[in-house]
Amino acid sequence: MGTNCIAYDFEAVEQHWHEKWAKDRTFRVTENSNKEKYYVLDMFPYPSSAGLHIGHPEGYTASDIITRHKIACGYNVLHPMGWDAFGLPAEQHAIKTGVQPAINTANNIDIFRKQIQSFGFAIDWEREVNTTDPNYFRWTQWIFLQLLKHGLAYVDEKPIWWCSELKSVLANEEVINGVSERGGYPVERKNLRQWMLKITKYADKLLDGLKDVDWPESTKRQQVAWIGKSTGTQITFKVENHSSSIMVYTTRPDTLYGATFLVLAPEHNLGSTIVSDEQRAAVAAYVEQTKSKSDLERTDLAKNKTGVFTGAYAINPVNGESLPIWIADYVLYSYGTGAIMAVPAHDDRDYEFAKKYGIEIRQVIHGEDSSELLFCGEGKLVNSGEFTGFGSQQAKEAITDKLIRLKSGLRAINYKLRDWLFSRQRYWGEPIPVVWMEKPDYDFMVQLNGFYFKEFLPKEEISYTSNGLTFCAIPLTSKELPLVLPKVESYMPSDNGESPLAKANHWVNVYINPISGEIIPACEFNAGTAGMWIRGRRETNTMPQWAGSCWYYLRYMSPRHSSALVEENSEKYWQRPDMYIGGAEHAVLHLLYARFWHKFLYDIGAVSTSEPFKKLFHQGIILGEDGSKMSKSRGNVVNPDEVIKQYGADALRLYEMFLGPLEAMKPWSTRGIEGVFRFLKRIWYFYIADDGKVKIFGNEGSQETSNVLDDTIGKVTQDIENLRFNTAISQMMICLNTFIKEESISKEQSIKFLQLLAPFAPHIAEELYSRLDGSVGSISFLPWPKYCARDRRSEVKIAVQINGKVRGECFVDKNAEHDQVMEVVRKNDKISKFLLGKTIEKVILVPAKIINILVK
RNA sequence: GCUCGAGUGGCGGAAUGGUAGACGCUGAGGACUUAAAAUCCUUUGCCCGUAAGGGCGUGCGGGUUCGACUCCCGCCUCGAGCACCA
Repeated sequence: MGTNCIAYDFEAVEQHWHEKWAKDRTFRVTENSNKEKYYVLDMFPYPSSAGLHIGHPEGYTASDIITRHKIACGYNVLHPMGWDAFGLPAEQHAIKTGVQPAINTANNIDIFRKQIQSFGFAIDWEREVNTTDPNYFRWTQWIFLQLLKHGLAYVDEKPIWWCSELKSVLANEEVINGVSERGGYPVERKNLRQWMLKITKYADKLLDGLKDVDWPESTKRQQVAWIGKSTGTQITFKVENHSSSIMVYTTRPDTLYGATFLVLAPEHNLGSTIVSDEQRAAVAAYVEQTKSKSDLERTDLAKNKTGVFTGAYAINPVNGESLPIWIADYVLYSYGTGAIMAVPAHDDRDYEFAKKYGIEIRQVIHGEDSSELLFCGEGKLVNSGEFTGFGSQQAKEAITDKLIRLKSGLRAINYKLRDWLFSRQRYWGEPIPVVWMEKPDYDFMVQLNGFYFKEFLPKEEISYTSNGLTFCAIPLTSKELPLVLPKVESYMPSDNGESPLAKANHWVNVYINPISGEIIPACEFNAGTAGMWIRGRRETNTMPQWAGSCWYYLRYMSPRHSSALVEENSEKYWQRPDMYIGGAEHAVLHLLYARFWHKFLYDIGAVSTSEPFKKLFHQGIILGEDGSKMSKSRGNVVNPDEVIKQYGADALRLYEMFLGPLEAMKPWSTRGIEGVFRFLKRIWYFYIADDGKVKIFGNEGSQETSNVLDDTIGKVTQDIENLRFNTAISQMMICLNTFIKEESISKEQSIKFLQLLAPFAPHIAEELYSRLDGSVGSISFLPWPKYCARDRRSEVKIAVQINGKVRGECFVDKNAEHDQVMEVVRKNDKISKFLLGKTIEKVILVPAKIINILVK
């Protein structure tokens, strides 16, 4: 039963149903069902100290509508929620207050859970996951070790992005326009030893998989662009009077005869080797100068190119010409071979450079209309020896074939995608479960009979060298997982790229027993300890926040399972989310990383699907009432708690969906929510009489109500399936307005209307249904109303146009032909006056819609 | 610069080749009330007109069509993404 309230007391109603749903475990789901499954996933939130933002419930409400609709359609629906709880803010809070991140995080989660629960979502809360829970992250660590075992994790010391403000390294994906994605702080290149994941090995799979998913085109495009696959030719140029040669990569081998110089990136190691004595000083100065430039400066100054001549020349393999070799920072060291052949007539960057430094510009391609000096398109070859007259496409192949015959070239594929920088100098993240050993110890151990740490041992050792000593990585085994974080005194990272964990001596320095697998802190070790013990040092970097979110959707399938990341039968049943709703800001970060991990898990047989997210939808952003982004400093932030207090969760849910298309950016309006609140009140007083008793509805409604209800069933069903909730709500408003005007609906109709409303505003729907029906069941489980597309009206209204202008409307039989309609039109004085004295030339009739009469 | 997406009343938006502005908000007028709130009714794209009525109208300019917010061509503006990737 529902409440006894007389007026629309949303607070009482909503609280009542929250308690009842929780008590009855209404939305609990199990795998033991013979129903078809449907899995709806929200991007789980980071539980920040600021509490829930008004934008969160937009996506969550959308997924809840889908969930409740699918339940009513007879599916067994999984709709879980959890917490992406590792991350910087908790750590910064800890640095400021000294409160452990774990405690702060737990508090924030409690607040978030309570706030999310106040919306009455049909979530199975018994499946909640938390990425910082050791029973969760033991599997994050397990996946990492699998990657390591399969040669997809390695350490490397290369220039990487360092943010001195965040005191951490960042992945390529986390650097946007030369500043950090989080906070917008400047970043610089720094050489640091880091863990990398070979996502590049999955580049082609990540590209191909996009063909099989139902995702927004823009998101797919972003991923394609980020992977940046290009096919071309690698060409070797011999350096004149020198033993070295230079390799360049080009997608335009057809322009080879137009190459008038080569350019090396300043970091290219050949620059200092081939330089002539006269140019040595100038080159050294230039290289030094570019080093001091930040990457932002290097790209910002794109318009004004700089460079220096090396004094050396290379030989064009196809025609033997001498080409001057330059060094310029418009060539990127990290892409291709770090060197290019410059064809100024057919590349705008080379063109700018050549013009500035007075280098020859030679045309070898003619376009349709190529009077211009610079032409970057494809066309017909000129001045290209035996290839003159070829088309670009044909020439690309032929010239590459010739280079291959000359042993000066090969076909090559390049990607913009770089390997994923996976370590962070942070405390609040998953510890990387690896112990470092000196190489002699490592070599000795791994060949021992009964060596314990074999489970994830990679085929090729992972090592690095520091101060003349080489260290190798020993992966922990499943038994040592989870490797939990030690308590530390300071969470402050250091300026030199060392994690706060490095200072936890008791945790970092260990002795391991290679046979028994025992690991003891070095401080507890003494010479008398029996057995074979080898000194090691734990890895002190932690994983990035993306790690935990790469596989959480799998954990929901069997959240308490203890012997695998996901229980086999649960995974076979739920497979993967059918619908994934979340913000577009994760288009390349989370969504690319998660796809990579999922494909890897598929390859090792841990999951049975090759793509994690079948269908993806991005909800838009809710702006402040002033039309700008909500922010504390602008003072335009809307607090969901306050809105719920004033209007209730049903009103807030309904309003966020009514605002506009789900994917659109749209401003909040306080007036607007009054409108949907009024709608809810009108519903209440349509069902509940002044004395608080539910009204008695008869057995039959009028023709009009039955028509409008049927229209509404059709429209709402279709709109939910297409995620067009705003127009679904409009139609329900039209339906209610008709009900109120007609005053006669049947009990059956009164229940069907509530069923349509229930996914959007579940509390009021459940309350009114329980009063109407008196049964104990939830409205959520009634079968979804069926739409009867019957032709109910024999007479229809059609518009009458004369020469394309609407001149009136008339009622005709829905099957009326030209003559019948014309007869009606002639009888209508208002319309027929336009026909007086005119000759009818042509009549176009669109049955049941419009008639257009052309006259002269 | 390149690649997408979008431009409709005072506002959020609806209509994807067939009566533009559904639905909601706002504004105006009215009913109820001692009064206010709440609620209900009428009205609300712009211009001319007391009215009947007429004209204009979906960023701008062309085109296709009996008919265009919708399709095609060329511009303008805004938003998003990428940005020396050879």
